[in-house]
Amino acid sequence: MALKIYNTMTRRKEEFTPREDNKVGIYVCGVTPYSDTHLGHALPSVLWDVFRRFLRYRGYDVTLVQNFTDIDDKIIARANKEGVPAQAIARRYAQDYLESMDALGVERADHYPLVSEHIPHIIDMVQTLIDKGFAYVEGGDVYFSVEKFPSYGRLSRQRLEDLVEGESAGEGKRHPVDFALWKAAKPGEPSWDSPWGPGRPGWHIECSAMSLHYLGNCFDFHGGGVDLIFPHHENEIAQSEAYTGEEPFVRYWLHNGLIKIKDAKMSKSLGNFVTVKELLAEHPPELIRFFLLSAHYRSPLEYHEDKLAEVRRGWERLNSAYKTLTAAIAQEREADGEVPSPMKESLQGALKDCREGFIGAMEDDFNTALAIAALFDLARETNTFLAEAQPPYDAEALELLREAAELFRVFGGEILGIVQEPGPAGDDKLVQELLDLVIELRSQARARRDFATADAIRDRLREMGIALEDTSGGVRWRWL
RNA sequence: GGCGGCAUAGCCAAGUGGCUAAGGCGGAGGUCUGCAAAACCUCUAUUCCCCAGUUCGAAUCUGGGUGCCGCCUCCA
Repeated sequence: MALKIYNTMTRRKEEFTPREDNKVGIYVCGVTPYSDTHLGHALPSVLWDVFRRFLRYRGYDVTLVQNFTDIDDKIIARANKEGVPAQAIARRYAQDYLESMDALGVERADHYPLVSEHIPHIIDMVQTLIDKGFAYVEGGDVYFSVEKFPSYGRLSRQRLEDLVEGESAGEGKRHPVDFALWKAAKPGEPSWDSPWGPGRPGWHIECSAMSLHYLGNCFDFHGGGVDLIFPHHENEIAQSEAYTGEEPFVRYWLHNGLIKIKDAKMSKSLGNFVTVKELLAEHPPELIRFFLLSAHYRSPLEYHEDKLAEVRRGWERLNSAYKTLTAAIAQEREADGEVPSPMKESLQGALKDCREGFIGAMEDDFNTALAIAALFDLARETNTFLAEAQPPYDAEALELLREAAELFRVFGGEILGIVQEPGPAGDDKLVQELLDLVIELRSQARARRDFATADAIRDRLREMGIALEDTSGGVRWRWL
């Protein structure tokens, strides 16, 4: 099997081959830190967290870079409003972003470059573009000349002539679509010295400078929301390829769909966003990830207030299947029973289906929705097995159950991050033995029809975060 | 106006030429059970926005229409 990726550049699924050996370089457009981190920011971060974990699982050596655009009009505006330095705003919200992502279980990227720390690289790049004739100086501004780059518009499939209409014919721009690489400083703005006078980088140049710096020419993946295709990524391509003289700047372009609220894009400017921290106050991170991964990454994802409550049941079923399974394994110590072969064969088949289904789904353009379905299928099988097979199990059955638990742990936990690890002391011998004792005493109470005592024990355990279930196969406990 | 995308059950959502149109939620019935909880089983789209066409065969390809979304200004 091979990994297939839908490339925005070609609008087709393509087989993935890394630029170099088994190394994979990924650049994901990060946030402009000027206000609270919302769910729309979380989406690409969670997606790439999952993609990266899956690639690593498949043996790739992954380098992930995600920038902070810490120099920007909105940051400056906010800083002026609050009367603090722009850098303080950027730092505060970058911190908020990282905290939010940590809480969502997003593994840290390898690099989080800041524009403000790469000014020399940017100046270098702009100068080279001028020297090569792709850019020109106008006053203290520097513009990229789109007419000098014949394939401009390839990513977004737009012709230069069609773009002209929407563009503000500009102050000193030779062509309306030309975009700023460097902006002359205005009073009260942070600025840096440059060969063209004091100023700051234009919007798109930072991603080119930093991605090339950390990942080199022609790196593997570039990600971001579909709203970045034009002009941001289009401009990145133009300036990067003009600068390096090599193409492609990026080998596979991936764009995720946007989160919508009532059919409109969730965004700061529309004010219709939920912050990640608000969500985390009410929902476990695994559930939030489950929601974000429940549709294919390229589809738009509708959010509303009850959304997480709606998906919660399914998510709980998946998790409780895993908890029930690990508890059953932990409670099974002798392995001297006998389980009918058909049951074991059926479970074995389910393991194979899950493994192939999950990997196949992920390799088909990171189809997380389908991958999750493979876990649901496994959950049904393990639940059935545990409901029907009478303990004690035999060694072979126990081994199959362990394999199933491993699939939940690796696929659901390590890769997707939607399955929680069972309670704090799942393997603790003392907990195990104490529970055995409590369950035994409760069973005696039930046997003499002292249900008040039996129910009291069950209630107290529940308060402690342990659920007891009286099944036909005996009493089982699991962490809540 | 230009460009790109989407439309599958009550809801969410896979599927992009051919086995019974995945999976989840919700709903109905059932099994288990002292109760509870959990779980399992059965049912819940003769049909994929509409109309033409290509094909032995289409949700899937082509053309047209309708509706919605995104981008063209900052945006994940």
